[in-house]
Amino acid sequence: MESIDTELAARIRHDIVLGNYGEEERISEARLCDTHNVSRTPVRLALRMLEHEGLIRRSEGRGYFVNAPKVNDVLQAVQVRGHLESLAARLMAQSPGRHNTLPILEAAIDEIDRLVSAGTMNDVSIRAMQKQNAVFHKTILDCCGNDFIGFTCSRISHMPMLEVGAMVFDRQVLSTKEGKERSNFRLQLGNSQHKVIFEAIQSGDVVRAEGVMREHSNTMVEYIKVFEKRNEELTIKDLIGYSGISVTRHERAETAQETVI
Amino acid sequence: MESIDTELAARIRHDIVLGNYGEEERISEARLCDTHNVSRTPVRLALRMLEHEGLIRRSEGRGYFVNAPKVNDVLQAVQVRGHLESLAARLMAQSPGRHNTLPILEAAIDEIDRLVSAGTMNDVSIRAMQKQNAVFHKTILDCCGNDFIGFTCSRISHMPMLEVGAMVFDRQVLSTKEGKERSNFRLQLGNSQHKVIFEAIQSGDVVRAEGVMREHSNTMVEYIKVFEKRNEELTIKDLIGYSGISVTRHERAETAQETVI
DNA sequence: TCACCTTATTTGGGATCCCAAAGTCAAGCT
DNA sequence: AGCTTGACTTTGGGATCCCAAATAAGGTGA
Repeated sequence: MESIDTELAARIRHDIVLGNYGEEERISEARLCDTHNVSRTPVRLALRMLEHEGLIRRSEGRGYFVNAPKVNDVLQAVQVRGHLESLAARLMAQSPGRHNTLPILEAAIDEIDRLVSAGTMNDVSIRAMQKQNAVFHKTILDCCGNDFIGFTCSRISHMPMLEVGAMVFDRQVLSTKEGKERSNFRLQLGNSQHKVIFEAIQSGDVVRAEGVMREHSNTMVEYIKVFEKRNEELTIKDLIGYSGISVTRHERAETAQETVI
Repeated sequence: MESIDTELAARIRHDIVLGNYGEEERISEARLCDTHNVSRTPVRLALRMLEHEGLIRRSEGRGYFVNAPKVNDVLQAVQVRGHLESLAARLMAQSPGRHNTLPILEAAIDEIDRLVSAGTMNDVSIRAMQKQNAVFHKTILDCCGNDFIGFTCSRISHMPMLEVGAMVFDRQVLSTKEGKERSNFRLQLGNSQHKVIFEAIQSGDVVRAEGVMREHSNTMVEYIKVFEKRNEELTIKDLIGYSGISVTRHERAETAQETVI
């Protein structure tokens, strides 16, 4: 378990993203102290953290104000993350030592293929796919030769759907049979992009690796935009972000909690 | 003036980057307290900030350790920043409202041209050029339509040479007449890239805008690599980062301090 | 009645205190 | 002599206290 302030920051962040605080609401240290039963020290550390992330802003002399992110912010962030991933793909495609890690990518692709073919779009299988998806994307970030890319990505993933390898679903879409089929198709399409990326990296086709990865990331942007078009007042709350880190090299037990947001 | 912890963080950061702490050195709260004559509260806030930036790491239960950045880290960061800027250039090139801000870019280009033509490579003129350079780059970030790009860039500029629009020089190169001429030529070349970027954005040539901006950023990478080749054990200390923010829309007085690092 | 000044209260920043955990050193036992 | 175990010390996390600044409210004078 992390220290109190980290966990506290996560809770407040969760509340802000979920919209429990209302736009522009004032947020006071004292309030947080007694709602979460902690002292002011960890509260201040947590608030500093959130300020750094842009989720709250500290007014010159007087208190903190919520800066609730909108769907558009998520879109922008996903675009940035995708662009960084495309750089990673390009660098990995021109890295001489890439062949050692290619099997990891291949295994992830195969596993997703297997899960998609099964067609059981339940929570367990989706989480399994998400895990493999995260493996695929994280591996590219880790093995591209520029550690700063992964570092930057980790700094900007304040929300579950911004984590590398996260998958986003509409909250309602998974409840209907037709929606499940559509989602399944989407995943199938995504994995075929994975295959192209894999081949481009393997053969050292830097341009293609970068381009397809960009397109791959753009898919999520387009997907969310479709929601936006269908539902005028879409909020972040309406999206389900399947995230959950895993496969750290410390081999810690899978902390893939459900981050429904 | 910012609050104490921010300023304290800047000082510690400065020390770390300058190499005053030695690789892997332990760093204690108490020590910092009496060397900087402050209490532990701001020290802890500052250390948290630096930990977040990756300049120190917090060992599980025991103290902080310095994570001094190497030249290679700077190279990686510059590459990331450049890649983000290339995205911004592309987005701006396809933004319909870009024509309103084009004059700003043009003015910056002209001013740099004027300064380069004068050929006086003294501290004042270099700083003036740096300022216009920052204007150019910041304008693109601000007007590309994706605010998250600029946000991300601001989050990763822990060091002076990582700030948007910063210019880097070798510490010795500016001391000789021949070095000054070479630097002047480099700036001239850079500004001609500015012109190409400007024209690409103006005409809506998204591919060219992105490509040239990437190349433009890559110039700094190559420049530093030349140093590295010439001087085997190059440290960050050997680089001069001309930075200094300005032109915020709050129109605060130019805080362009010399950040020789 | 309105404006301005004064006072009281809210709020955040900084300092100090306390405590638990981990590292260190030394002494005693095998 | 080497290993183990105990106490001591160092260090960081959390809680509480104090203070300055700013806002808000109330009262007084024009």
